[in-house]
Amino acid sequence: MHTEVSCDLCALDPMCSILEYGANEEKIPEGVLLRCRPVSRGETIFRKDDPFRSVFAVKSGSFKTYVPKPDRGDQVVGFHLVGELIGSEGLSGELYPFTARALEESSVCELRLNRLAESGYELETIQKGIIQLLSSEVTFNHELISSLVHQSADQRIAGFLLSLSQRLLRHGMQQKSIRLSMSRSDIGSYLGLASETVSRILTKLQKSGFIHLQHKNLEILDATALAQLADI
Amino acid sequence: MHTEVSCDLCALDPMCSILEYGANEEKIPEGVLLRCRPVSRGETIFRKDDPFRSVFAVKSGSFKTYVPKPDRGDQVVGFHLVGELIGSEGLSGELYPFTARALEESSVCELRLNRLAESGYELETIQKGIIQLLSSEVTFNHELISSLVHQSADQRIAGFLLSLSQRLLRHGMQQKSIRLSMSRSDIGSYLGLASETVSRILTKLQKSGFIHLQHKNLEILDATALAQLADI
DNA sequence: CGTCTTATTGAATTGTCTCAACATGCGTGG
DNA sequence: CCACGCATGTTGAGACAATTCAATAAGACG
Repeated sequence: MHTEVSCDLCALDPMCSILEYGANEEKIPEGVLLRCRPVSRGETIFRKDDPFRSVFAVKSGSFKTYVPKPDRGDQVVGFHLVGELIGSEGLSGELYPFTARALEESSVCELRLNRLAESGYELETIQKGIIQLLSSEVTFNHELISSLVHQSADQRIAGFLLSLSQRLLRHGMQQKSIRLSMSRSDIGSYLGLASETVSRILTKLQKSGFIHLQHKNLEILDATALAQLADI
Repeated sequence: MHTEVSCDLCALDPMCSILEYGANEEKIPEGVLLRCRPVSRGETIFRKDDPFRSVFAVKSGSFKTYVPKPDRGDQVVGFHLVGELIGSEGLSGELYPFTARALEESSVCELRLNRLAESGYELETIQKGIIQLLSSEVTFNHELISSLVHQSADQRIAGFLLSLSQRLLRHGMQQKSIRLSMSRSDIGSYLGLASETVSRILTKLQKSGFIHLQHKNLEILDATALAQLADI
């Protein structure tokens, strides 16, 4: 098992704080917050069109979310690292709009939002938390859109690697070597590139001395150079 | 001045309904909902990094939202048609993340959310409306991301035209001929294409008999063919 | 240890961009 | 109201980036 994110650095923390989890554990109704369920590699925590129940926080490991496409390969819509949320998009509708699958041995906390509503908690407080979650989702997607569409393959990969590193850092996972748990095809699908292109560019970045890559272990050697690549 | 959207088909309607606007007009605090301000072509209703105050609904005409880029051309991030909202992305932060500019003679309703908070209205009810707005924003962006990145230029244009038509239809603007109020460059910037490519593909679609285009007047002749193009 | 999946690398093809010339429409001022 | 000038749109040719197809290499997993 990999390192867990500490609670105060987890994206679910605002909600947990609202629930005063920890301080007054007895106040939380039974079965609203489920802590640290292990999920094995390849397992799904929900599938597309399952009825929406919970928002999950990645406690350790990582996940991909994707829309299954029977004919062409699945379409990856996001990666979820340690400390990040999965499923907040389901808030908008009745159903999960995609499938979430563990990329490695992982563990999650589960917040059962449907139970929360009937739990006697102040609706106003809960809503404030939800607005918070949705807001950051909107912001993130917005940046993604305006960047992805206009960037070359090099820029997308550089930006992707930086974003991984920054997101891990934000949640306290500061490590020289990042584990690239997703496949080249997954990255390609997410960034709108062929998996061969991903491969080619990764080796190119390595030859340029910006990164060091061995198997699935990534080390960012020159973040400045990557940033320069991604921005222009 | 063009046709106005009727209130019950406007995206702001959920909020207006919550405020019981119309029924009990006197209940709404002064200056919270401003109705139908005219906006002339080229005018902005807010600019990037202005402090967030209001969400706007397009009552007539159309707008583009964009991030000004001094060096390269501005980056268009959205078009807002009759009946749609502008500025809900500002909810997530303190500032508007982009500029909103009228593409033609238009008019807007303005909902001053900051005043609303101090207005004595039940916070719970207001929050419910906000969650509604944010949710649909998230859903829309999500579909946009997963489609745009993987599509060819033809597909993007076809999808774009269909989306315009569907969005106008949704808000009661059913007309055989759609007014393409934005420039080819704007479309290109939004879809991540060169303006020349947009032009070329539009004439191609016309030669194929899928659309009829003259100046800025668009008529969709074969929506089925367009949809088939966009999906594959 | 062998098989099956995943990754890398090469060569040819396709699509989109860039640069450039030309056409058209629009708004302005005479 | 017309004519002019500038912005916007169209079209063509060459360059380049990314894809596809294909063959090989390397890991992962049972």
